[in-house]
Amino acid sequence: MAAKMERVAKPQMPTEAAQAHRFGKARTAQSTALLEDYVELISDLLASSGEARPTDVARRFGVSHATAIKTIARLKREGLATSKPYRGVFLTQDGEALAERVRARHRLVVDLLVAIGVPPDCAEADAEGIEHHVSDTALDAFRHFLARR
Amino acid sequence: MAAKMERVAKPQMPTEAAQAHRFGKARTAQSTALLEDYVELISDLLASSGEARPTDVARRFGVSHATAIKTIARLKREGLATSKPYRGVFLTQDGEALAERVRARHRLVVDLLVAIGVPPDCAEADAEGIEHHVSDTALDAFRHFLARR
DNA sequence: CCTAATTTGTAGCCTCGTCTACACTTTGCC
DNA sequence: GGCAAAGTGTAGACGAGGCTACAAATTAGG
Repeated sequence: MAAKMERVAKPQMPTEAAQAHRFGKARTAQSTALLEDYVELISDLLASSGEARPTDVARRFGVSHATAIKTIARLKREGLATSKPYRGVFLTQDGEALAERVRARHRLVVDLLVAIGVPPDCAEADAEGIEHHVSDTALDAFRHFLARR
Repeated sequence: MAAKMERVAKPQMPTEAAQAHRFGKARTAQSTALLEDYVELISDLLASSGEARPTDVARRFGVSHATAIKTIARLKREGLATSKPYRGVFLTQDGEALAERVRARHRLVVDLLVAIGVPPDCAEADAEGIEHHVSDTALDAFRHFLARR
């Protein structure tokens, strides 16, 4: 009934296809977000203490160690990490590269938020969720903006 | 073994508790993000065409109608929407209020991104993912920043 | 060096968000 | 008025990400 009467009002609504595509992107980003966080944390632990144990990872994320171990298994499946039983976790080259990218992006997002006027604590907390959804194009804009002040 | 040698390097790493809390927040936000998106879209459809059918919602999100219907069921469970079989979906007062809040936040985020220098298309797309992770505090900062130019 | 605490791993269960496949209304049209 | 198309709903499967509980390995301390 309403299917036939198109473009009758609210022309500012995006097209079906465009909107579906946007949401699809956001959904995908969400699925890789956790992996990115894990890789970044493992890299940090490795750098600061020389080892990354599942229990430490679990505590940092505030999840049970079982959950951490399962996610680490997924990291291994995706070729981002390696580990041998009872011997801690390490990152592959891909994993390290991803960690570095994620870390840089995180810093950029925090810096931008702070430059905008968001309190540092809040910037750090919000960045944790935001960073996974910022495209490279937007990141470039952030860089430009920060350079221009 | 490493548990005892704390604070030995990288003092810039946040404390365990603080980090766990941040990640927990991000996880929770993720779980409400979908509901927020649905409520906003339903509100838009209602406003622009007078009705919101599960199929339309599904097409907009780029998911199957079964998925849309299940999520709408969750909306009902949470007291945000109502519907009778074969009769479309409507929002409760709570649902409408949420939609309005979400809509305002979305606009703010897009406006800010554009002000930073992100291309409008990209701003719109990225906002879809970002908006769910921006705290009220940050939102205030965004408002201030936009007013100050 | 042996025992106790810690860490690691496994198994099983739950919810959410996604899908496909099938069944049933409602609507539109001749 | 009846049939085909479109929309709606239900069932069952799957993977991700979470949990608890139990079992096995490692590490630490006396």
